[in-house]
Amino acid sequence: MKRPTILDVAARARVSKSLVSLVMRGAAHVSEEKRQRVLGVAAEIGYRPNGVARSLVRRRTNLFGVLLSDLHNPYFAEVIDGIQAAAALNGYRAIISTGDRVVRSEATALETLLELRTDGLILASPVLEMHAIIAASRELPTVLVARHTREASVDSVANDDPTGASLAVSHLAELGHKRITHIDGGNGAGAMERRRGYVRAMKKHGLEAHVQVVTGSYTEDGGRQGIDAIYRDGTAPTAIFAANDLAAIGALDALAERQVRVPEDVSLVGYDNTALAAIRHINLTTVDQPRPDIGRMAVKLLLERLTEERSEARHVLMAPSLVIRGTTAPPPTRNPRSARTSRRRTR
Amino acid sequence: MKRPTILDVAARARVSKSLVSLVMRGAAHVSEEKRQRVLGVAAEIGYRPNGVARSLVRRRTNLFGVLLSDLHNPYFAEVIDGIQAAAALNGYRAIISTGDRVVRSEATALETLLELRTDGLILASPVLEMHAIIAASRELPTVLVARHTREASVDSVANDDPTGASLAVSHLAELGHKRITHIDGGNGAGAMERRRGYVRAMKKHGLEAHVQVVTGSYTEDGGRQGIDAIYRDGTAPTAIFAANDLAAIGALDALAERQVRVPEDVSLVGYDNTALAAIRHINLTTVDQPRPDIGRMAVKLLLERLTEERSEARHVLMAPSLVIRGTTAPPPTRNPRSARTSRRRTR
DNA sequence: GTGAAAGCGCTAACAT
DNA sequence: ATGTTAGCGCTTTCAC
Repeated sequence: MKRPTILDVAARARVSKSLVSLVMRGAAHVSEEKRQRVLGVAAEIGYRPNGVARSLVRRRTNLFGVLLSDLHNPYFAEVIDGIQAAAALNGYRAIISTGDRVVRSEATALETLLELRTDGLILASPVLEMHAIIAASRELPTVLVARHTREASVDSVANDDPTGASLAVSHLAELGHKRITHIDGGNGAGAMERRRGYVRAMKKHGLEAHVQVVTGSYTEDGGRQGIDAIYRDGTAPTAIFAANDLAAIGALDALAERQVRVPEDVSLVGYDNTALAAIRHINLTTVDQPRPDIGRMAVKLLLERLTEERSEARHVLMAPSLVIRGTTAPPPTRNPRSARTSRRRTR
Repeated sequence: MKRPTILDVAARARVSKSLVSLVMRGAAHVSEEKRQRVLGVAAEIGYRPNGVARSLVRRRTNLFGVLLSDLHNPYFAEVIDGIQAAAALNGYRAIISTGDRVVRSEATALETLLELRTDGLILASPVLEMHAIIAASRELPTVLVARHTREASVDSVANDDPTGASLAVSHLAELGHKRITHIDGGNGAGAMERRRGYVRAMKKHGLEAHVQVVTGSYTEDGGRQGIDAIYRDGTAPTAIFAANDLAAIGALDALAERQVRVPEDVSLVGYDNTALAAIRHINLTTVDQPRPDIGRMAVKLLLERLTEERSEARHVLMAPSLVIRGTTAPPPTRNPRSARTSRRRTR
């Protein structure tokens, strides 16, 4: 099962290996005769150029390494759509690695990507420590996705989380809610910004007395834990702003378990507008991020560093927008359990 | 930004590059003094071994290439959990590539993996043509996941689709359903087996007169199209078996739009038991596959070829099982629209 | 225990 | 238009 090399092709086609190399890369000035001969032999013996050898001598792999925090979150699948499209358009391929939201495994995954000598690095919502990210950025162009930074060596693309959070809070406040609680994203990427945006927006609406943040995470479990914390503590809010859609779905689940109706008893807003939120049986009001655009922009930033030799950092913020669906409504009136109206879903 | 090489370390530590190589790989017989010196210098100048060069000389990358048909399907995220865990345990890393269920892009992705010289290939539900898969398997150990084959050069791991399909049909038949329609997975991996299993099970239950297969795909859209086809054609069934969970969710959506209630008016069964099915607001009855186990088995098969030099193909079938949730119930009685009982979800 | 030398399979000048 | 040569950065004998 030993693979043929360029030398095998050269010998058999009675040409030099340089010529084989030229032909395989589609060079212009090759006689039609030899081109055919080389191509014929290559096909015949099943020759395939060794990308490892090529990368070694060219000192570039034409690969972008993408480090994902969580393959289970559909948010990333949608960002990757944009990354792959933009990369392919420019002769690059993306290879994906994940760390399952664990610092240790992300570090290992990053290490692999670095040793593989990918030409650029896209870190999507990593939980990695900042110093590890900065270290990587000194070795190759690096862009941070959906996590904020002001570092001068690291580019970043994210949506404007504080604004997104305030979109959510304002929507709820305008519906008449006052006790709006935030289930946060813990130490997840952008969680701090969403938390701050929430607090700021609450103040703006004169609701500082009602600020309540409970600890969650960017997972379904995080949402469930948030609900547990909220209902353990006594006074329940009339609205909840969850850190992301996954957490919102976990919250939806935990609320259903407690027989709390959404949106009759409590309104719920998510973040990301993943495909999940749009499912009619979820029908979640949420904050939209332009996910494929974020992926495309990440690639663009990499290419700027690679080909235009830009050296100052760019920190791009994309505008979020609110998508109103069925999980938000005005707060319940005095006796909430009697308001058995308006189901949010068609059946 | 030029990276230091092994020679830079050697010069600075005043040793040969061979010694640096030994130290970096944690060799045993090296004096403590030089080991410290080498390690010190390496850390100091930020040396990181070049994996490309290493792979070239070792003629192995310690990488498994994973080709996914669709990153948006959570099924794969769960298979990958198993793949990554098993690979890491054996000193391999997985790199993921996708083709978005398009033959052309899958072929390109496969090409990349092959040129990268990954040590093994895991093809998860590819839509690739079989001859391309066989060609790949002649170059390196290849295992097909969730797609059946009898090829002697290609290993495979899948769940037993015909059995899974019959589990679904039997459950519905036992509830009293007769008009059970199948929304199939089109040309998707395993779709044919599920279709056959459905037909066979219908016959076994004496329901051959009610066999109806409409064309769908393994996506939400596929499910919606299936529903459109079913209700366009007149007599609606009392139960639907969708090709997978994603299609089932699309079907759920399309049914809701038509004001058809599930399970009161029609029962619905999915396939895969992805995380989606378990969400309380979906609460889908479905056929479970042991997803992480399938991933682990795929790696095991690769390792057998790699280290134990097995050469006969192994085709492993994992047992599916039925998970009964809230989308199945007995068929409606004579006047279905009056049966306003039993809601399947707590609110 | 350590170093010298020979490649791994390719590309990229540079010749011709 | 085609061949020759010199590496790319490492690992791996094989000496010492």
